[in-house]
Amino acid sequence: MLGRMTTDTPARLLQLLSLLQTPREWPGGELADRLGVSRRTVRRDIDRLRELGYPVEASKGADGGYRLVAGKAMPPLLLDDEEAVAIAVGLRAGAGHAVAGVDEASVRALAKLEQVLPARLRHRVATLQAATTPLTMGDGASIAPETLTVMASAVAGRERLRFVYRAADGSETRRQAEPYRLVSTGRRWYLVAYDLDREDWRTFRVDRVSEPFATGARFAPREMPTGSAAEYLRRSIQRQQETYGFAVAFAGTAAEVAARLPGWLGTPVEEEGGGGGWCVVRGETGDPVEWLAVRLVMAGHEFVVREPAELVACVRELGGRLSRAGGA
Amino acid sequence: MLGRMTTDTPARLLQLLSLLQTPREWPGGELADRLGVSRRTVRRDIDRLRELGYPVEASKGADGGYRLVAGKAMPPLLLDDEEAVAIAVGLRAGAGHAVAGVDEASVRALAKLEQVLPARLRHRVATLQAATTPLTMGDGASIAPETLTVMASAVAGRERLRFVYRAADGSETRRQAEPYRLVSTGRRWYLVAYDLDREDWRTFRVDRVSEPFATGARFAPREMPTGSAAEYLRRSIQRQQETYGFAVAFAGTAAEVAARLPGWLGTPVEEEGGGGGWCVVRGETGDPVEWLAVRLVMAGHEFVVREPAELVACVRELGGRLSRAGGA
DNA sequence: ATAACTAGGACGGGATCTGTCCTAATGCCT
DNA sequence: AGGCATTAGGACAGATCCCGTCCTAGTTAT
Repeated sequence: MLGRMTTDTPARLLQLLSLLQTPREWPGGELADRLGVSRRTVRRDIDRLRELGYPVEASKGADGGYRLVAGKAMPPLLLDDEEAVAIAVGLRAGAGHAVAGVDEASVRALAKLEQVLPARLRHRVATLQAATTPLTMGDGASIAPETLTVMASAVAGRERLRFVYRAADGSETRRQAEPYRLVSTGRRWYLVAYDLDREDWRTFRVDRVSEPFATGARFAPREMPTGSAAEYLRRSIQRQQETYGFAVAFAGTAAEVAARLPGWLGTPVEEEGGGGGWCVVRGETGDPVEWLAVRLVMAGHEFVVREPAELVACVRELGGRLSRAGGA
Repeated sequence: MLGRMTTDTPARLLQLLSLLQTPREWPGGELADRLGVSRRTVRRDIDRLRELGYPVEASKGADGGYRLVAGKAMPPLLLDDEEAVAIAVGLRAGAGHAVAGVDEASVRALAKLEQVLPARLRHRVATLQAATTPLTMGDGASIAPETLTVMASAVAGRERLRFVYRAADGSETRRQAEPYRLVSTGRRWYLVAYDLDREDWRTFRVDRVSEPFATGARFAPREMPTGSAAEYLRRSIQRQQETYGFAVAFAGTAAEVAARLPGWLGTPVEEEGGGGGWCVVRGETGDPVEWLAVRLVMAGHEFVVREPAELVACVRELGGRLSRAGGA
């Protein structure tokens, strides 16, 4: 009877969870060794994890073992340093141009992760981030991930926010606001907040915000003005959003083209009564036209832009530049 | 004295950790309420977390509170459903074309996450993944994230792997192998494994692998052949890798061009004694030339490709296609 | 100054945890 | 078919730990 070792139960459970998250099978004996407890205790711990809702699967028989499988709820993720860095970099890279719907959660996750990311890993993230900078947009309206995470934290923590806002005419003003929600539509981000100086609700374009920081001050949430908050958000943002429709004809059958086209762009439809082997893709987007043009040309099919005029102009310009680059 | 509530200590600690990961401050009283224990116990729990290495910071004074800050080690990440989905989607999007160094960890993290991702979230990930498919490569050498995660799990779990391999000439063969390591260089992924049929070590290009699955069978790791494993890997992959050098002249000063060019492409240098306002970028990459061409044209400066010939041809082709798309 | 919070010591009773037995059932390998 | 290693779980006793209830001290914003 050697008595209990120094490590206490909760720590051991966490360690066990960490071990089980490695994608392999762990025999009870090995776990007992690693955790420094008896085999019986390991069985009890595993029972406990199961009761907590983390489904541990066991294979019986010789070289059986335990392994954590998918269950009803997300168990706590136990990441090593490199994995944490990889996730941070991945999320930051995607923060600017993700899909509608994921991106808010993505920013929340990033904020959560960066809140607890050890200092020694931060510079690694920053370095890699710099190396992986994606192609900058035509209008340079890129958003620093830091800006988003600071804002997300402020929203979640109900803290007042100070920042500099650059209006459409280029003039900059200092603002102080109570951030209410961070939303993204297409590729644009908006902060809905109560502007304390203007004493009214405002919607800010995040790409025009700089130097945001959360003052420690907490605030009690206000009522949104016009009835439903969701409705207000929708209208408030729609007013600011600049989307445009486009129509492009591709050479090829609808099936051929669809196979090479990113799904979110739109679905190609065969042109009625048109000349054989052409189909048309119509859609709407808020992306810069350069971005769209690149997507279209990478599909590998001949195509003709029908609208808008801006896209036609952009396609011509890029085409000319590329042709000249080829020394034609 | 109401006695102890039903929840046991480890569960409570996990719940506490989860609450503290919300980016806000929690007063002790509120935590006590939520956890259903006395305030004193909350203090003790927080002490415990600190001893475990998770630094909980406390603000004293009125409306102070607790909050989890960055410490020495990564605490377990407690994600809600949406955050988990966002991370999965982000990592999968980045899996194909991440930066050297991060990507292996990135795949490990993805494998870890998908191992425990609740079933009801999986289809959401798949749906979003389909929507966010990036521009497909010219040569179609894209890799399904599933392939990578299956392989990563097999490597970590020392499980045998079966898959179909498409050789360079297009012929397909079934393989059975003991996966040793998954490495990525530039944008290419390689699986280093012991081929059980050929009875020798092989390096497989992952983009030529299909239908991989891990048979349950475990194997004992073999010795790598030529001395240092790292050395073998390096040479084995170098043999397969096809990189090429490129040289591109840009109109503009080095500073101007550098500002618009992704950093990993290379650093522009002013041409000696050349005509004013041109600079040259030289680099080496394994990317498909289409990808490179897009990066170059998005920089927004006039440019001329000097080498390689493939890039010149590609630039001409894309330029022609775009010009025709503009109806020129 | 007052209020509200964190920080932590002392104490006792009850719950809990652990190791050591034990038996049963399952699957793999020879 | 038989043997072996594994998971699964009951019973028990003793040491340990945990929790709530007191208490005091220190800090900060109002």
